[in-house]
Amino acid sequence: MNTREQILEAAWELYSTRGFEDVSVRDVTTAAGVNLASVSYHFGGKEGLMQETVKRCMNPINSYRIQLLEQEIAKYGGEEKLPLRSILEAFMRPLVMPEECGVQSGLMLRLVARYLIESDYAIPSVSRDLYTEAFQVFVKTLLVRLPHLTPETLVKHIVFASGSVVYYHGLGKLALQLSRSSSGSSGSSNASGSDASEQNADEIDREQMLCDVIEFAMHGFGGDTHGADDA
Amino acid sequence: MNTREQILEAAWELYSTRGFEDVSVRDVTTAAGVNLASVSYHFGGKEGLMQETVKRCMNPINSYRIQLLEQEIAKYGGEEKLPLRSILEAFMRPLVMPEECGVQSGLMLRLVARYLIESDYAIPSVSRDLYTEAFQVFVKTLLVRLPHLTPETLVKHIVFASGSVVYYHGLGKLALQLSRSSSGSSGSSNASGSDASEQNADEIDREQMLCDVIEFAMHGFGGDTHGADDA
DNA sequence: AGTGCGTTCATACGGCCGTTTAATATTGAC
DNA sequence: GTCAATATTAAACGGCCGTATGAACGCACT
Repeated sequence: MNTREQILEAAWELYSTRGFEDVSVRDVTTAAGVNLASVSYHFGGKEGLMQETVKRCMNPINSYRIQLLEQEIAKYGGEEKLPLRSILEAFMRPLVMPEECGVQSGLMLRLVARYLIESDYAIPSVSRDLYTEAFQVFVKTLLVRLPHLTPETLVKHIVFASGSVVYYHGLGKLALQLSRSSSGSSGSSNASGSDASEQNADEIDREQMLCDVIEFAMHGFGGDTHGADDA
Repeated sequence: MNTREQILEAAWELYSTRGFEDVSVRDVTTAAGVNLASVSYHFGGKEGLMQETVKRCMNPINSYRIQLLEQEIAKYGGEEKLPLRSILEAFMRPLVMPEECGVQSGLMLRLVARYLIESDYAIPSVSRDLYTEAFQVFVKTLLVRLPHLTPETLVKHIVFASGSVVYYHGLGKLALQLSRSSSGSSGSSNASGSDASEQNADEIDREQMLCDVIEFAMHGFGGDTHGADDA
């Protein structure tokens, strides 16, 4: 029964760093120290392993989202008093800080992004199930807070916000380099490409990133930035 | 000399619909009606073909961006009077409406997104070159309009905005379904999947999407939504 | 001890992959 | 027309892929 876990862990590690298509079943089983055929036995094949890997990552994320949301609701004594910032943070934080709900590594975002981009043409409706529940909860809560917006608009905005954080995570380093060359002061070196020393390739300040994207999205939703934003 | 063009066209078509990894060199050459070895001859290999394909798509996009920006600058008689909305639209519109600058199909966004996501670990600094110029021009212009923000913040916001539109384009249909099931009452509970009946490409109203994302991003940048927004 | 079942294993299979090769066709300058 | 450079072709190469197979193993239960 341990084999299954070892496979999932190794798969998670490899998929999130190298993507789905570039990682063979052999890569996974070798890294996991198990036999090649184990993947077929436990997951039916590569496709099954991929889906299970994403599921095992997104389920805690979505649960954590709802948990954070309920915490905030309790803290403010009801949905009506809930600040927009709290809602957005409850939605975003699990994406950026997955380790807070037991999901390893900030590389998750890239994996999810890859999966979603590749899934639309190839992979069945798993992705929908992954999102339906959490989306509906947040749309419902946002509707209480922003009754003047339609559900369609709210979903759009949630997607926009998700895209912001996913994209920024994927392009974070590139963005930093660009901004550095835009401002003119090329300070820190750290230039050459071979930084694959460890999985700890998180040069980005993720807490800062979370803050930035919440700020950005909050304006997009039409909320006030500073202080309590409930009327 | 025609072979090269045929290859690039077929590659573009296939890559944008099915992704890089799932399209073999044989697929491309067969679709193009040319010999298998032509890809190695003209592009050095699959990697070279991929890069060239993306380049040939992003160059017009970036040129169109700058062209639109200059148009708006001329229209308003200088960078100082330029509305924030004009800047954002100049940046976003080529992404959403690539056919306006001769780049086929709305599938471009997915291709670019795939490339960027996959490139960060595997493909050299081509992606940086793809972005440096346009980013710098826009950051410079935005700095005139929003002098209170740092270049770092501006780059972040541009990345956020790009992510919004890319993500929304990728998840557009899914988002619509989610919003529909959020506003309605129907419980999903579709046990068996296999809903890959139709994968009609552009069901989304792209003009509307462009408008939405500009609106969303404009708030994020801190601009006013309605009317002339210059002080 | 023997049986049955879930699991792990080494190994093999057919297939598609990207690339290479060497021969042929086409071009264009002289 | 000649000839070298460029371009295209058919065919083959070695390699890795995902999956299937059937034997071996562990272990509770009788």
